[in-house]
Amino acid sequence: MTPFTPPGETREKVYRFVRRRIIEELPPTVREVQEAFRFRAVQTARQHLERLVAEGRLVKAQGKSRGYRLPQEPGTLFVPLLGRVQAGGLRAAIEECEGYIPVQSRGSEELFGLRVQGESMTGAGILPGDIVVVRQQGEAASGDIVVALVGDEATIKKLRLRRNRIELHPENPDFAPIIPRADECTLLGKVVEVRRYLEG
Amino acid sequence: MTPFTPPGETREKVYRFVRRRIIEELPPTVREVQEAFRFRAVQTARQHLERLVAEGRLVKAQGKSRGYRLPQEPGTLFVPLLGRVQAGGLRAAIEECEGYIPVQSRGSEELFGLRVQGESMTGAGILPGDIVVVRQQGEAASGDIVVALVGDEATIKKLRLRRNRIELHPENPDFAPIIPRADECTLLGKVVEVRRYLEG
DNA sequence: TTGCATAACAGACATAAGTCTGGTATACAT
DNA sequence: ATGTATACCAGACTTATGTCTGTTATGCAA
Repeated sequence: MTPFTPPGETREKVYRFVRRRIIEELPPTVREVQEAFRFRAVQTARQHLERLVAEGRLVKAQGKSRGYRLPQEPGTLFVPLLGRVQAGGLRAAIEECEGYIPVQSRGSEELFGLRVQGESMTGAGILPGDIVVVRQQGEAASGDIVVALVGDEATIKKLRLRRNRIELHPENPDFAPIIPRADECTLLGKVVEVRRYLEG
Repeated sequence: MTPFTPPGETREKVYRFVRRRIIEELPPTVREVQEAFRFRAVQTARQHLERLVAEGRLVKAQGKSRGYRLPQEPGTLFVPLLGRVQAGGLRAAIEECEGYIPVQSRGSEELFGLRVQGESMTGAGILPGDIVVVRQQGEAASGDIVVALVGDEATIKKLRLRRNRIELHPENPDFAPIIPRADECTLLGKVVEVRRYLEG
């Protein structure tokens, strides 16, 4: 009555099933695992799951529904994607973000995505429509590509530190550098990643 | 006893809470929403959630636990990041990939990441060291940016379809187009995303 | 053989979580 | 006032889901 299955074989399949489900949509319930493998007893599914937890391949939230998760999230963070940032500041823009994008990060950073407007940075391979991932920070080094709030709109430029002022340089000969007064310019952060979606 | 709240204000907060939970870990249960907002009745949370569903801002799986989802699944996938692809083909390269990167995708696609070498596509904003995300496909349209195996190394170029042959065009005046014979060129896929990491 | 492991099943119980009926309070329009 | 809308509460019912106890079968090693 009990068909013999090589030790660990089914468990491996269960692991893959659960892993896929967790990553792609939602952790399965015990009974969903049961059904997926046509076990006639819930306990069989539970046994495999608990074993996987014991082996450290899964972790679970005791008693909670769909409580099985992958051990340490592979350092993926979802950061808000902003359409534009205006004088109101970041806080408001993040509240009304367009959506979220996955980014690899250590998790302790404050990141956001920003859609690029204008051609002033094409020389650095940053085109209109691209998305830049920005780490929020109030200071940056000379040569960094930064996002700064100048006047009432955020802009992306290369930072140059001079004696007692800062300069924001485009990477496109058709545009002129911006040399703002200290009180009309706020550094929002540094660009740590550039993305371009060529479809959709 | 009933503190008055402006219409829609709480619902907006509930929406943000749920969205965040769905994206970052797990859809909340009705009671988790209740607790998060200190509602004294489950029904209050349910009311807001059902309203959000009616408005089309959420969708739900009737009766299932943690059944609330976002309308269009953001679906994150981890795809292998390849250092280079040589004549051996993709299969081998994927086996020996450098790591995995998170990509937003509907999940049914075969994707891989590839590190860019050379400056032949700088005009399209693709610089050396960038990572291109490639969807495996054996055909592509004229104008698409593609990855092709020409000779014994993969290359990234813009595809041009001519009468009875194909051409691979660089986006840099310093490089010349490649016009391969059909038997020495294999189309590996189409570039759907470009990424550049400016740190680490 | 015996003992012990894994794999699977049967049937229940306990709790988590979705759903429902009916109620109060505030605001706003007619 | 009357009606209607929203926001919220109380308490219950139902279903989904996690958990438990006990059982059978197979393979392996002492």
